[in-house]
Amino acid sequence: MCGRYVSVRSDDDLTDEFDAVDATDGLWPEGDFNIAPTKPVRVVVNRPLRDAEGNAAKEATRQLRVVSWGLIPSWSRDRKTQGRMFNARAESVARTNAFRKAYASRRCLVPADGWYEWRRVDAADGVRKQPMYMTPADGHPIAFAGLYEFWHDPAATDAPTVTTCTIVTVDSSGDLADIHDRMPLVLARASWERWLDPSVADPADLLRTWDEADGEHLELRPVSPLVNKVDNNGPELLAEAEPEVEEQRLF
DNA sequence: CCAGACGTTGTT
DNA sequence: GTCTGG
DNA sequence: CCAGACGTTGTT
DNA sequence: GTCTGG
Repeated sequence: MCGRYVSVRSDDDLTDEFDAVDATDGLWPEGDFNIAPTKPVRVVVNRPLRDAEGNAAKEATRQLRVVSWGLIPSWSRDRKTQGRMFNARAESVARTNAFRKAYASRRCLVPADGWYEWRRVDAADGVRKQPMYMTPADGHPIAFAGLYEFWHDPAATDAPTVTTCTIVTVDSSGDLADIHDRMPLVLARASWERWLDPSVADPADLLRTWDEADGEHLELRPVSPLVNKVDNNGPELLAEAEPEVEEQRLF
């Protein structure tokens, strides 16, 4: 799955990489080595720009924007469910009430430098979790398939509209499957445009498991359990660490 | 018809 | 055990 | 995702 | 908003 990731590239790097205009509005001043659900994240959306009077342009434009991680459906009465909507299963995203509309018309890319998974390890004193970091070997940013949604708090009539997002997950494949059974849907560069195309209602062909052959090679490494605490943040979280727990031998 | 859920993960 | 907060 | 709380009354 | 269950 994907419940914690890294995004440390500058806004300029991402607008170059994704051919997008910068609409972050100064809301993303720092990189984040420990992004958790409900925190601000940067996404690339493809929708018409609006002028100062709120008039929408005719053509859609790719925009780098800051939204909140954890999708709140437009009909939610409160935002408490946000913490549980940070992933959407590829297998059901086209049908479920919570995601169907966003999937049909509000898909986005979620740029990342890598992500964390916790590998469960049987140890002498019970089940332990070893944090692992996954990152593309070539150093380019990757793009998770995401969905975004607008929400307005019905209990606060003068509150501004909140934009939230979720990351689509698939069954793990390759080496990733040894770490965890689910992983984010990492879109190959060649798929970015179609995923973002608002005129496409159901890009079902892109909802596939990760195939290393058509994307970047991923490096996997154990990292320190410092990452467990959301308050910890910095490049030291990415450093390779001795596994805390040796895998128990089967015999 | 109205009421209540609407999600994912992990674990068993 | 289960929910909330980050 | 993991960490940390999880309750009430009264008083300040 | 829209679907399912009763």
